[in-house]
Amino acid sequence: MTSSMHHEVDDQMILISQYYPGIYTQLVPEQGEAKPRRRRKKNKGSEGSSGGVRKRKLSEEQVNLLEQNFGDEHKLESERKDKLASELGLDPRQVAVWFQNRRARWKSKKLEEEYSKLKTDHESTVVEKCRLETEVLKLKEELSQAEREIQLLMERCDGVSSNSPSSSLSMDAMGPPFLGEFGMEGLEKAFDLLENNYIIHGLEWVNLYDM
DNA sequence: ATTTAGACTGGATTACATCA
DNA sequence: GTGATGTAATCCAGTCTAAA
Repeated sequence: MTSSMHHEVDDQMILISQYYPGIYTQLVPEQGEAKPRRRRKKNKGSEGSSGGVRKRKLSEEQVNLLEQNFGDEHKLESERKDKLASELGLDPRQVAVWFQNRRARWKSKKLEEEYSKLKTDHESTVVEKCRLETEVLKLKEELSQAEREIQLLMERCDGVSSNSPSSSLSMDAMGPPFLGEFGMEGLEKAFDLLENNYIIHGLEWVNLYDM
């Protein structure tokens, strides 16, 4: 008897109020942390709660106070439970049950909220994906157009160079066509145009060609 | 008939008590 | 002092059910 009373004092010193900060999960003691000890009490003689008359509905006042307490802290430790119970004129067991149910319902509400938020996020991501796909199509079209223009310029260059003395040189010997002696300005312009498009849209060459 | 909220059950975990 | 075991308190998920 006396020893349990001593323990109660000890327990008060190690009691923590923030046992479960968020959604309740089965207790996982964190490493390196002083292990919070759960308050323990000896069986009190006057149990008799289950045998008594079942009060069904709690009064508005009772619920208000319970809600207020729940808002402060979702966890209900022994002292608070007993204090609340006597303030409300309820059995501590009822208070414990109320908190348990309240936590469960709070959790499911939270999950529902999270779900609908994720759903909304997902939907807007899908919309954004569509938008980006459309943009890619548009850019691809612009790319083909630019390539056609390049081709045209190169053909023109070809025509001009065939009249020049160096026309006997093969294309292979000249390396890549756009490095030929003619049309650099025009080609550069065309490539600038293309490149600017990519820079503007923040995309990579490889990606576009691969798509 | 449906929803809400109080109560219960069962399994798990933890802290503490007791005993060999 | 220490490990094994028992017990009480508490948690959660799931369920039941009276009352609105």
